[in-house]
Amino acid sequence: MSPRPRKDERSINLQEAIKETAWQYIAKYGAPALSLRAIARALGITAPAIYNYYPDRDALVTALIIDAYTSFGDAQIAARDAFPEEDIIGRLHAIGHAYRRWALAHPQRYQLIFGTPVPGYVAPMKQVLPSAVRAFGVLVSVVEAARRAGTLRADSFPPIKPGYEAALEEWKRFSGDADVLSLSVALLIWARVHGMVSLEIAGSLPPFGAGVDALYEYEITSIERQFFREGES
Amino acid sequence: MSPRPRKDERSINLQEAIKETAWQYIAKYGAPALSLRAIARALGITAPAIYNYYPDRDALVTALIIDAYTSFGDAQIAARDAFPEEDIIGRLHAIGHAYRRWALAHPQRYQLIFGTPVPGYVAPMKQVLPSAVRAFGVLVSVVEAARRAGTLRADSFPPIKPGYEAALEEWKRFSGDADVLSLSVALLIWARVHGMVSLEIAGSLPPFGAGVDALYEYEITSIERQFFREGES
DNA sequence: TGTACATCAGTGAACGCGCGTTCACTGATGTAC
DNA sequence: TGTACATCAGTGAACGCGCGTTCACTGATGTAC
Repeated sequence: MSPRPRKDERSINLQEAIKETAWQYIAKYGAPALSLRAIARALGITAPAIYNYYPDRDALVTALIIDAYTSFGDAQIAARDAFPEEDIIGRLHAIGHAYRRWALAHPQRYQLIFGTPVPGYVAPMKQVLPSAVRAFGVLVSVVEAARRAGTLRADSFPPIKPGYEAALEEWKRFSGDADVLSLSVALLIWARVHGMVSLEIAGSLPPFGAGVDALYEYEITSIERQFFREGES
Repeated sequence: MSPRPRKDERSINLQEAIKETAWQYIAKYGAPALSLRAIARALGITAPAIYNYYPDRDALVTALIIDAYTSFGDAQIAARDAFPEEDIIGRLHAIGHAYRRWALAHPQRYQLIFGTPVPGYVAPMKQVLPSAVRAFGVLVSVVEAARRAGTLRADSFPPIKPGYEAALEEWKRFSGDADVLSLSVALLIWARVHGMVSLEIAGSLPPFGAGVDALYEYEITSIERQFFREGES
């Protein structure tokens, strides 16, 4: 009847240790080269032992992806909630910079989520989607708040054609009660932020050094000016 | 003294056939999974035969990357030159849309250039850089033309700090005689375009369908409005 | 507190696989006289 | 035109490697009486 604390403790530690080692491996050799045997070797363990914690390689990858989305979502939520609800510009600014900061701090996680997919692996949507939607929903929620407050500048935004409004509705199901317009604007903002950060992570940028900070700040501010009117705060 | 036409013909054909098959393989299984044996199998050839054309696997990957950049550059140049030199907005619009069109038409090439790098492979800069610079130089040249014509809106652009202007100078060497400011603006434009297209290619966009066209057109127009004054054309 | 039993995390050997690369070879293609 | 020779693209066997996964096992940990 009484639990067996020691065993459980050990198990959990090893389960976490496997993921940690996997991250290190991904950082060094890239996600596609992730190997159970290599992880086991690094942990001083035999490869079959991993099967006590993950039924196969794909399950481990799935767990890693969910972890990455969760970590990403945590960062987004923390950034948003550091500013009061009414300060929409402040919140937007914060999550924009949090996006880059998180990506630079965890390039492996970023690569696993946004990079080229691991060959031969397809993410099981049902497991991954909730954590992904939670993360992306932060931006959507702020844009939607602006729309409700009447400070969203959408006059020049391309009209949502009937055909694709229907398609968006499906995506809406996962994003709470945000308006389709908010989703579209959020998507475009996300694309801009993602564009800079992905180039920076991939090392495709010329050696700007600290100059990238200035460019990024400029881009975030451009987004705010283009899409948001000044609020009361 | 006379040449041996038949042999050379065959050789060249096989050399090209290897690359073509490699592209198909990359399209199906992703660049990291590229395998000489698989290519040979698909061609009805034994693997060692490939060594008559490429000294090793990395050499083949390098050749593929250069081909991709060349194809990309061709598309950019053709788009730009379809409009007269004075019509800067027209040229910008054209290369912006050409970028997306090329990426959608050749997702494998796009992925190989901009996606997660092939694990264990490092591109030899000396071989790859010229074709890469040729491609990116198209956008730079148009922005630089605007700057010279005095129609580049750079008032609100972040000032180039001394430290990173020096770093940029190094990159400038490859980009002809464009101004540092033009390089910075071109980089930001590139990041925006790349942001949308890379999300679309990776399938990360919600099912917008044809709506993506409208969003993309909107984004291109936003860029033009933000950075360029009306010229004479 | 002490003994007999059950659990189950981790082991080590083995499987079948595909990979990049090497090597000595063969046999058709092309050349020289 | 005909023969002897050189070239060299492609072959087939072999190497050593690392991989994911299976399987029967062992031995320490924890449980029940």
